[in-house]
Amino acid sequence: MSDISKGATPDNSSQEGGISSQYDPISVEDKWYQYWLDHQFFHATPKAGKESYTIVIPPPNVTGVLHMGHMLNNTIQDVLIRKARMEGKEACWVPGTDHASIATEAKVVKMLREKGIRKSDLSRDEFMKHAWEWKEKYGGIILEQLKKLGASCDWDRTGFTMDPNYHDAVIKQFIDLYNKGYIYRGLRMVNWDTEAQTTISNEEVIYNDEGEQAILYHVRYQIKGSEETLVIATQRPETIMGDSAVAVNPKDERFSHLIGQTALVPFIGREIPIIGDEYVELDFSTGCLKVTPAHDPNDYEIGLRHNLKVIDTINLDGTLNEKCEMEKFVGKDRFAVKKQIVKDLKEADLLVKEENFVTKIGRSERTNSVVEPKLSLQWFIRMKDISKKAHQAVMEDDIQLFPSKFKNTYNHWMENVRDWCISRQLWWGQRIPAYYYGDGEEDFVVASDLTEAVKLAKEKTGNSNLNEQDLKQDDDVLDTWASSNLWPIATFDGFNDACFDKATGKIDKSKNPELDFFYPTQTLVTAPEILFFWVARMVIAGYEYLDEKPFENVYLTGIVRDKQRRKMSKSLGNSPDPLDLIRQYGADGVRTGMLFSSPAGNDLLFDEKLCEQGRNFSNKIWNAFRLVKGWKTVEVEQPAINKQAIEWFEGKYNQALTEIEDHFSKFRMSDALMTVYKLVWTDFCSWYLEWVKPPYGDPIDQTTYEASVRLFEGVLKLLHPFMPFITEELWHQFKNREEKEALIVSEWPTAGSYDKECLKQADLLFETTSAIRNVRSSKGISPKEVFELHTQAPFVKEVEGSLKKLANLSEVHNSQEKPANAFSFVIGSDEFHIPASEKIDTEAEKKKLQEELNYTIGFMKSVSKKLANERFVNNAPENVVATERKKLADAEAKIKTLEDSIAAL
RNA sequence: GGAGUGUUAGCUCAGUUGGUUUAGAGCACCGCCUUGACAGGGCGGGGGUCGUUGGUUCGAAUCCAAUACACUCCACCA
Repeated sequence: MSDISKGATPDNSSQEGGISSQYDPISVEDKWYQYWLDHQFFHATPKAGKESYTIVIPPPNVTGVLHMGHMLNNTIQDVLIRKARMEGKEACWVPGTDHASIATEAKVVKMLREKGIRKSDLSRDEFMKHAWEWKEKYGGIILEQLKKLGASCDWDRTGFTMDPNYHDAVIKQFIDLYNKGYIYRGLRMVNWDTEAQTTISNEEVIYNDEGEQAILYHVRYQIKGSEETLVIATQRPETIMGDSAVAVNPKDERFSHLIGQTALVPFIGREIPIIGDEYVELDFSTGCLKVTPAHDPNDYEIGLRHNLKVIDTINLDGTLNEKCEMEKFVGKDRFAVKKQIVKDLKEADLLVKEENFVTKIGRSERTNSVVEPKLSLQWFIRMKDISKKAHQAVMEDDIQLFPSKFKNTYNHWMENVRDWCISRQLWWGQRIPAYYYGDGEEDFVVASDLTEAVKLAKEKTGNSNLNEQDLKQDDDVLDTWASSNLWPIATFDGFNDACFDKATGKIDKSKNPELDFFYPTQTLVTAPEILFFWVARMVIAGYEYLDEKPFENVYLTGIVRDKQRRKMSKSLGNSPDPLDLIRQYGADGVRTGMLFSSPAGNDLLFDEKLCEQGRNFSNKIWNAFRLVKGWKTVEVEQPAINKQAIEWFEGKYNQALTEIEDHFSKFRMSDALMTVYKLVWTDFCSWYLEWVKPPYGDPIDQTTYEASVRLFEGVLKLLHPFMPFITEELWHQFKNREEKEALIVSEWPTAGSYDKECLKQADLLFETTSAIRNVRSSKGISPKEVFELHTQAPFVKEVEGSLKKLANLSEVHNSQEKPANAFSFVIGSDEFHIPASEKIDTEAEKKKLQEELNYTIGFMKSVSKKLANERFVNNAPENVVATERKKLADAEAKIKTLEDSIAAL
């Protein structure tokens, strides 16, 4: 065998005196990643007649850094894409990043603040300049990190949701949906983040699970023209000045007489009606509810029903305004006012009671400030109609979710889908293409640019004197998800002028070769948390613009948690640094570590030990390679036992591959990996290699050597999607190969048939081997001590040579006589005896056999009980009864054998 | 409050339309082995009345019901 150190391109490292007994990933990984890049193996292009397999990456935040969730998610995608590539498909994995408007803007604002610059001192353009600089500097770090993991993305396609053509697509979508009537502008109660000064979606409001301690203030209101008072309960006394009514349940006999009367708002004495509304619960607290339409979503609804005034007393920054009619509060923060007004109420003897109360306060995911419900003019998408096909597609399994339990969740959301507020009061993002020419509610046009807007405004108003100065573009940008929803389409430039028809609002795929070839994509791998945020909205866009689903399968990964089931997070500091892990265990080790414990849809309880297991696996493979590579060959006839071993492993391989394919088809990645793991470790290393391994220093016959390399290569193929680096390395260490023969683009094997009898026979061989090893182990006999074996088991004749080698036997006697002073065991109904060199402990042997006998008798009894049951024999299917009869016969035979063995002792 | 999912070995999970031994795997654990590929290893071993209680059935980890616990999603009471 040639010097392994000059094996393949690129140069392979070696140590003096041979190959290191430990696999060193560091020296291998960068080299192969660069090799793959250099040879364009990740790059995909439309190819006539070839099947495509496309995955679009869930674009991470552009300024994000790699965390464990990304590691899991992207490992899975890479496994899928590498397998598809080997299967001969045009495998295209589109990478990219999301501009993530709120998160990124927050980071930029923070960075500016550290430099002493306030956002409010900057113009929009100036701010954007800073933001872009920031993006250029820090953006995409995460993509570089993914390369360390081995991600085989088509980097030529790297996208960004604010790329010019992507931006263009988003704007086209907005205009189109507006023209189709799906987008409207309306006054709505939104979640207002007073700190970030923006609306946030319901999904971005976080409620603490345990709730938060709050106080429920019982406040007395005077009734006009009466001595009577009523007591309302509120958490938010600072909103009293915005009250428009007091509501009671009309069925509430305590208060129904008050309906129609007038109450007076404390301090300011404003008159408000007392109304009856079913919304008020009879048995909650005082039964009287103050209605403040401007500051509570439910109150707003009540207000609509009763035509109440909306008195908005709180400014955008959370301070009170002059509408509260109390000068001393104007300009003061809502929380300061709350404190003061409680004090005032107490002094005025209007505070009846303070009750401790656990409530769930909504806080902003980004700023953690208490969300203020606020009425405001916002842009919305009407969801009901536009989402119909998307709903149907999943319910009818046209798009399959893995695991399927998420179908329920999806259904529930779709059935209760609510209009989606898409405007955000931020600068970083796609600015809403609406242009205002007046203060009226309808005084605007929606247009792709200012010139177009002027044109439309002229048409709409009939005023031909309007010019660019008369128009002012909306200050808000779009919710990030309103752009990332186009990800599978826009990354293939699906909205370019050639294929997107503005008049019909449809995309003609046939006019865009890229989209035509790669869309719909095959599999989306993402977190269940964003099933609605993102997945559902991509499906909606897919049907809206292409009348076609965006992907066939959605694989939902679990959340990565620590051993204590806590979610991994920066703030808890319980998340390891992924790159650190890769340095320590190798990318292959980390990848397999992640997948070992990641059954579909279940959370992954991450433990560094898993990476260790992955690393150990790499090492195992490495050492198997060292063994095979170290063999010297000789031209002699192939021994029969080697032939047997090869035939067996070929069968085992096909069996495993069949299983692996089944697992993949169900997205059971963990199970697929485990099957490969066992095939490699147990079957290939522990059995096959030991089976054919020549004695130390002896050469191996050429035929077996070649077969072993071939089998090893077959194993490397199955391993490659999971462990791309070590497999590519070994692939080239075995042979010099041209670039087109690289493992990454080698042909994925097809499962052939296998002889079940052959596998069964080998199982008996292994069982016997284990039993013999057990004799040595339990008797404290060295594994090196050679045994003789006496047995009449029929299968032994077929595998005698193999058994002798695996179990270290000198002789196998097929004689009827039982040797005296021997260790005995029974497999099936066959006896095995090993003559002992020293006097054996007969009692101990008897005891051992007796235990097995007891077990078998117990088993036999349960079977015969079943068979004695007439109803079982009559009702159970024939084959089941036959199986039971066979079990009984086998057990009886075994019992007899055991009894004989015991008697012989 | 509504909906959903789960509960099998110390841990993480398989167990495919009820019937291949009296329930499996990986890891962890225990014992022995400085074995000529690998101590990041080898060989061997122990470990579960399948959450609980009823029911259906000749037969239940598997189907049904109730119950307990855990988790997830949605909505949310001043």
